[in-house]
Amino acid sequence: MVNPFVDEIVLQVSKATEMSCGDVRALIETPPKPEMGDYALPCFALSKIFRKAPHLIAEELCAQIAMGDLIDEVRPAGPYLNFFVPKANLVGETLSAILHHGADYGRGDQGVGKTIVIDFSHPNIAKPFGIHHLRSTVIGNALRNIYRALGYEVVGVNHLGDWGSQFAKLILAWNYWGEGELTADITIQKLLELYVRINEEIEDNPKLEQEARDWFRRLEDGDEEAVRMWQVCVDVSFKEFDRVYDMLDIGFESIAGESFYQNKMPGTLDRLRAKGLLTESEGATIVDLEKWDMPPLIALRSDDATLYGTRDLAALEYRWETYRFEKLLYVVDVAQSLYFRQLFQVLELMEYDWREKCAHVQFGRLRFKDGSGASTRRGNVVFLEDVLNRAIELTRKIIADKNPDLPNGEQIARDVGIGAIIFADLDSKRTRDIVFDWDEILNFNGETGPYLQYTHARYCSVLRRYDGILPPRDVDFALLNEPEAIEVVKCLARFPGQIQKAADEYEPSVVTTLMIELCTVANRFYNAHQVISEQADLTTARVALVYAIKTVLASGLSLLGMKAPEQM
RNA sequence: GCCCCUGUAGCUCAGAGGAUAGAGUAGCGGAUUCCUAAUCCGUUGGUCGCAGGUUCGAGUCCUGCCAGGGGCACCA
Repeated sequence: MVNPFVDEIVLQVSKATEMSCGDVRALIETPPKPEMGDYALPCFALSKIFRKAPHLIAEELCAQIAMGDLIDEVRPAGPYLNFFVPKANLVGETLSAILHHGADYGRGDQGVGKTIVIDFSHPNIAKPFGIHHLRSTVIGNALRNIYRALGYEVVGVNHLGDWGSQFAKLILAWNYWGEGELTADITIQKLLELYVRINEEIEDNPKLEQEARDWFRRLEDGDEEAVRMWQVCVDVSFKEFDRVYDMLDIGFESIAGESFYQNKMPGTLDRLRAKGLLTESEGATIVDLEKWDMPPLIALRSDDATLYGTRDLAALEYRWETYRFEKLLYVVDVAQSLYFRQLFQVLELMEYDWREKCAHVQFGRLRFKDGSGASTRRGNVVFLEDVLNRAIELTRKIIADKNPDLPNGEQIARDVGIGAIIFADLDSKRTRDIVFDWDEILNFNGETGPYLQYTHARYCSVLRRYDGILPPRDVDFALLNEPEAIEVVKCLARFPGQIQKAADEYEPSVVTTLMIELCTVANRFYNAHQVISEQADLTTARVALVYAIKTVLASGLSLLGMKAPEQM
């Protein structure tokens, strides 16, 4: 989306300085305070070209700028040249665009005809859906929504951890301690207990490690008993995962776990061999990466069983053949960054020119307040479902307290409680580690998910009182001339650009941050001015602003994967 | 030992190489005859981890160091 005001400034400055429009545009910035101006041109860089002090350039340039519909004042301020745009035009341009496009405001079409594959969530079968799986799930989902808003076809892939030696360990554990046949009525908690116990046992008795490996070998060879027990684990896990995905309202275009690639690995191994990349080392079959200062990628264990790297390579090839993606994003925590460098290096060695389209979108790890990390192996895990339920429970109490007659209160408690959890995760930049703290995640005041939803609901309430939630007509935008209203409009105008930035940086928090800013200025406006009043024209104009705020908030919330209840 | 991520207010975090480093939270003090107080306003609170360097200008870029987290061959 273009900004006509900046275009005009760029054009005029470019003419006066004989610099290219692109160069000028790169210099334009926003002053730190609104009273300084709407846009600014710092003249430091120009002082080199003209061999003159910046403040002199600002003054001289000032005299050459022509006023018009898009610029109504220019003021030199030391080394800066500050531009003021006619507020009525700024307000009119922005609000009519939002009123006209509605939910499509901020969307783009740059991605039309292009596909982006996002690999996210990927919980492990036979383990509970822990709080540590939340990050990949909500970041991946938000990125999917953001890319979709830009016109891309997005394929969300759930690459479930449904193959590997953890099943062998479970089978082993069941054979030691289980009673009778393993059947689908076993709970995920029970499976977790078995998994923790067998891991402890293996630490004390390394001989069991070999037994577990033998079981995995049997599983890969299609051993009937092993496959049957594996299937039970898968079924039990799916029940668990579906419940959590339902709560989060997140689905996938493709659920293809590691087991899906079982029959595709031989082809991958053939191609690796054909390229001369496979070598033997310590009994295992590896791709040597010493030249790049990395440990080798192990393609086959010394007992010829496969590893996750083999499955990921098969998945990469399959995804390229299937989707011809513009980008393939792996939303996986930072601990695996070396692994992804290895994986992508192997793609390069295989001379796949689409290697550059693959990226590891890494995020920081979740830690607990006492300093411990989440470790499923040791049973140190907080269940995501418990976190969601506690947030919902708290929301129920708040609703009972503040708004006991709220229709559909139970659904809203879920929307708000779960939204709070999603927001807490998307709030800070993804590369930071997150410290999990019950007090903090259940605090709904200040910069939180409920704050966004509350603001949205509050404005819906205003609109309902006016004339239903509809865009008003025949608006005189010039009446919106208070500084609080202008600040809101400026914030609304930034929405399209921030969606783009979020996509470019794989960073949903760009959207989160803008939403918070929008609520801050919107609530400030709300507090300072009565929307519905005796003055009909002014009311219509303010309702238009409220409608625009509500529209952009709803869009932003939906990008983040949060619900936007109209009452709460 | 090597590599990656992170160090900004008591705590949680924003900060397009630019103007006096900002929010929330916690503390203190205020605002509801009015559309939702899950809100708003005021106030207290800073050697931007440390030291160099590049630049007219560094929280932002580069180098080194320190601290926290993570990773470094048959787990995923």
